[in-house]
Amino acid sequence: MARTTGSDGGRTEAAVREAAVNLIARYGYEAMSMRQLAAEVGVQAAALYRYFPTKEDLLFTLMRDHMQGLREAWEHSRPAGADPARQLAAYVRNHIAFHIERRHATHVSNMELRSLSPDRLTQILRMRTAYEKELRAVLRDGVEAGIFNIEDTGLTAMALIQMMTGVIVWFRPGERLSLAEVTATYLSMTMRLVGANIGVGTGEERHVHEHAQLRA
Amino acid sequence: MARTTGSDGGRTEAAVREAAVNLIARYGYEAMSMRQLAAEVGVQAAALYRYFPTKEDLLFTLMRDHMQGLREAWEHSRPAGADPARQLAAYVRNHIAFHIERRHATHVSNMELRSLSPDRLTQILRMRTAYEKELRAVLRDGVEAGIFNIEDTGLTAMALIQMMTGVIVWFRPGERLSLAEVTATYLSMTMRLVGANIGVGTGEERHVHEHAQLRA
DNA sequence: AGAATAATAAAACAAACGTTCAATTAATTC
DNA sequence: GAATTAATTGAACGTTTGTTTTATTATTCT
Repeated sequence: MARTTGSDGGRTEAAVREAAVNLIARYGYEAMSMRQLAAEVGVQAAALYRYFPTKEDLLFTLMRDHMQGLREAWEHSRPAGADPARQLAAYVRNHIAFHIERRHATHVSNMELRSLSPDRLTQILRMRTAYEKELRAVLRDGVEAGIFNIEDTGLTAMALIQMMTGVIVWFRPGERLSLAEVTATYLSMTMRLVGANIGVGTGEERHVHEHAQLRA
Repeated sequence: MARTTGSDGGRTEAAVREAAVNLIARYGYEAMSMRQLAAEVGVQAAALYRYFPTKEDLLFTLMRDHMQGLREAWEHSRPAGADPARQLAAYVRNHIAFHIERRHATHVSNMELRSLSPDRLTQILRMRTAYEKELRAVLRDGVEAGIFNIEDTGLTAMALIQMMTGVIVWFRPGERLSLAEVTATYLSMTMRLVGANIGVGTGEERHVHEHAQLRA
C-alpha cells in the first residue's frame, strides 16, 4: 500500500509533533524509537522522514518552537512601562502559566538538552539565556528604583526561575490547589524573595493573603 | 585472555560506579552503552555483569546509594533540639553542600527516574519523599513556634527544594562566587522566603550582608 | 481524462544494543 | 604444588535501532 485516503501532510506533521512531545516527556528522547512514535501517530516509521530529516531534527524543532513560544508569550504579556514590581509579577504569572500549559514540552526542553549536537545546543541555550536575561533586567530595575532589596541579582534570578519551573514537577490540575492559588502563592514568595515592600505594585497581596487565611 | 594481573573485584566495582555516574550524567542512561562504560573502566562489557546483573540494576544501585547518602548526611548534620531557624539553616547548608559535592550523582537521581521499573521507581520516590518530609516538619515547627510566616508549608517546601537543587545547574566551583558565598546567599533567600525575622537564629545574616556589600 | 505531485507503505540496511556462555588466567587456599 | 575460587576475555546471540530505497496509491492540477 502507499498513500492512504484522507492523508494530509499538515495534519500528520502536527500529529507527529504532539505524539513526539508526549513520548519524549514520558520515556525520554533516547528511549523513544521512531517506530514507537510512528505507531502512536498511526503511520509507518518511514513516513516520519518526510517531515523531519532525522530524529535529532525532530527534537530540535520541538525545543526551538517551545523556546520561541516562551519568548513570544512574555513579549505579549509584559506590561511595557509599568513599574518593576508589576513587571516582575507579570513575568512570574507568564512563566508559571506557560510552563503548566505545556508541561510535557517544558520537560523535553529542560531534560533532553544533552541529546542535541553542540551547535544546536548552543542555539537553544542562547534562547534560554536571553529569556533569563529579561528577568535579571527587571530585578535590576527594581533594585535601582529602590523597590527591591536583593543581594545578588544573578543568583536571585536563577533561584526564582528554578523555583517557578519546579512547579511542573509536582503540580497536577484538579488536586489540592488550583492554578490560580498556586500562582498567587508563588507571586507572594517571589515578592518576599526580592525584598519587595509588601503591598506595593502587584495588586495581588490582599488576595493572596485571603487565600492563605482560608488554607490555614 | 582472561583474568588480568592485579585485578580486584572491589576496585573494579568502584571504578564501574564512578564511571557510570559520570557517563550517565553526561550522556543520559539510555544513551550510555554498556560497552562505552566498560571501555571507560578499561574492561570488556561482559565483566560488568559480574557486579551488576543488568543495566537497570546498576542505575538503581547508584540512585539508592545516593538517596541513602543524602538521608545519612542530613541525620549527621541536623542539630537535634535546636530552634527551627537553626534547623532550617542546617537543612539548607547540608542540601547545598551534599548536592554540589555530588553534582553528577544528583543529576542522575533527578533525571533518570523514568528509566526505573515501577517498583524501583516507587522505592526511590519514597526515599525522596521522606527527605522532603523532614523539611516540611521543620517549616511546620517554625510556624507553630511563631518564628516563620508561611502561607503554605507544602508549597514552600517544594519551592525551597527546587531552588536549592537548582544550584547544581549553574554553579561551577572557581567561577564568580565561592560555594560559601552561594550558600550564604541561599540561606538569606531561604529565610526571606519563610518569613523568618531577620537576625534570628542562623548566625549568618551579618556575614551574608557583608558579602552583599562587596558585590554591590 | 491524463499528467504531475504528495503521502505513504513495505522491505531492507548496516550498526549497535543488552546480555549470555564458554574458555582462560590470576590469585588464594589447603 | 595441586585444587579451588575470583576475575576477566572473546565471541556470539537475537533484537532493535535510525535511516534509505523503491514501489504504490491518493490527490491535485491542467
